[in-house]
Amino acid sequence: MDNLGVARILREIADLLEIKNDNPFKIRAYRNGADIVANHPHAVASLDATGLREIPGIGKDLAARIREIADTGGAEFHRELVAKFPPSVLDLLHLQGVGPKTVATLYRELDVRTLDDLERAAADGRIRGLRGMGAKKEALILKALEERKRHAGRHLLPDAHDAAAALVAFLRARAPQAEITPVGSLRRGCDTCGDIDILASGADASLMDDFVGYRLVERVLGHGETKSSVLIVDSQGGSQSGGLQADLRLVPRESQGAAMQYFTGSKAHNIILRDRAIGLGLKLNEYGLFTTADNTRVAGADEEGIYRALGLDWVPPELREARGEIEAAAAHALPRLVDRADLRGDLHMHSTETDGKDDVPAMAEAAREAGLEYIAITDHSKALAMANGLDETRALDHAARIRAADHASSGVRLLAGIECDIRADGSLDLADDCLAALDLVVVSVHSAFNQDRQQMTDRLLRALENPHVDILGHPTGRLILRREPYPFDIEAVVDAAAGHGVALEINCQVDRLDLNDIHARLARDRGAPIVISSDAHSRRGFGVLRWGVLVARRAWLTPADVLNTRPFEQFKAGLRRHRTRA
DNA sequence: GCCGTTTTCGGCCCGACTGTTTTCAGTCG
Repeated sequence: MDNLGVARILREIADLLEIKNDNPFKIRAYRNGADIVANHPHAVASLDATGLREIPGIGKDLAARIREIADTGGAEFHRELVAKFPPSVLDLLHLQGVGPKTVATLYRELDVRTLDDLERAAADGRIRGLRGMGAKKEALILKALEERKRHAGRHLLPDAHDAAAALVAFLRARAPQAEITPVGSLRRGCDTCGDIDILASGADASLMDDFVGYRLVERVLGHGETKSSVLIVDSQGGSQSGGLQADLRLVPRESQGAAMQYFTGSKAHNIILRDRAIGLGLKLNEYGLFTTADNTRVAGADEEGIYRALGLDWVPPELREARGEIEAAAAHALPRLVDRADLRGDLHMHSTETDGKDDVPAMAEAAREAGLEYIAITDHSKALAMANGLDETRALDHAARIRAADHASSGVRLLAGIECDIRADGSLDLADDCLAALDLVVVSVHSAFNQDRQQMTDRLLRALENPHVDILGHPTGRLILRREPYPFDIEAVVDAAAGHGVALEINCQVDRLDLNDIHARLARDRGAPIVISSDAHSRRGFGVLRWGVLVARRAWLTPADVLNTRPFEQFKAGLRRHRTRA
């Protein structure tokens, strides 16, 4: 069993213990253990009990539990818990506003075991009769169920990406001579994917049998000569929905480019492209580009050839959304999109001083390995008590240590920053003189999400007025597939940011990607500076930068649009605090 | 359940918000 499989069982134990109302610290130990296992660089199954116990956070019991899972594929303790509560109740836990206590009550009083049970109970008005719950709670649950339905079957891009990468690697091993590549929304870099589309060309028809026989296939939905669909198990633990659909298409080698183009989409992009083809006396489909007159093949082996034959530059997949890319390709005016390799800095991350897992030197070292030249350590401010947020005294002490580490460090330059909370009224969580004494200030909303649109807009505008603010972190507060952005006037905030020279962040956390592509493009168009930051909470946290870069690419951003592509001194000069007012 | 001892027991991030209470429980971050 791989680490994710072990972690999944440990996490389920933690969830079930929570519903059982067990010792909260025991729950935390299991949850922490699950995180440790999931992020461990080596397969924990290959370690013996002694080796496991050397990992901080893994003690006698967890080591034994992990060995048991690795050896037998399960754990007796886990089975005992599942006997008390059916595993389907864990789905209820993922609903917004439904926690372990509510799940336990619903199960005990109303025998609610599944989401369907819950929906019936809520619709029948049976929930409001329970002790501690009322009509509002019932409405809240119905709303959460409705939201979940809207998101059902969709997956975070990185989850789909990982599943696709494993599947593609498997297929390539089976058909080394073939060209096998992910297409669809995955290739376009959309922040969520409904399914995984994979294209193979130059492969033997037997590849289809290999595909449906893949070890993670849960169910075969269709199995043909050129197209098959399967449901694969979600190795991430199925946070939103059970399985992930994967489609494999097989095309002849000479159609590779046409099929790549066709199956990458988007639908809207393809429609414009086919329309353009018609105008040129051509016909475009997944097999190639042909003349209408006598069906002569004009292009199809590669994508570039198709775009060229249509009088267009090749369009990067991230831009294929019918947002002006075809006009730009015709005018040879497509932007040179920002690349991961363009990033020189990262301006948002946490250390052990608050809720990070690694200390400042470890983060600096990891940043260097990730190819970065400078970073800002931006731990939380005191409002985030649960993260052990910093007050003014601790923030300044921490800053002094960061600066000392900067002088001692080899290569990576360190900025002493803060991620300061924006309070409900738009004031900041730390005093101005403290903020002024730091090198960089990110401000973010972490509380009071349900203010109305006007309140939230005023709150953000007031925060941006503070002259010590350099960056607005995860500006819309969305959690992909879980929480909508808080309501506010984004245009007013973007314009204010542009006016004050405050940079807007593309936060790279996989469930944030906030700003999104549309808003990042808006920000650039209105003249607001943009940064791409990891919000890393451990030394392994820099890998997510690639997802933020994808968002930036989908937003048409060039390196010049992104502040942290600049060399260190030039970057600093671009920060609001070092700008000279025009 | 883990950890670190002042070693085998006690501490482990806690405040804001909401909806249900009538002084608080549950959820979230």
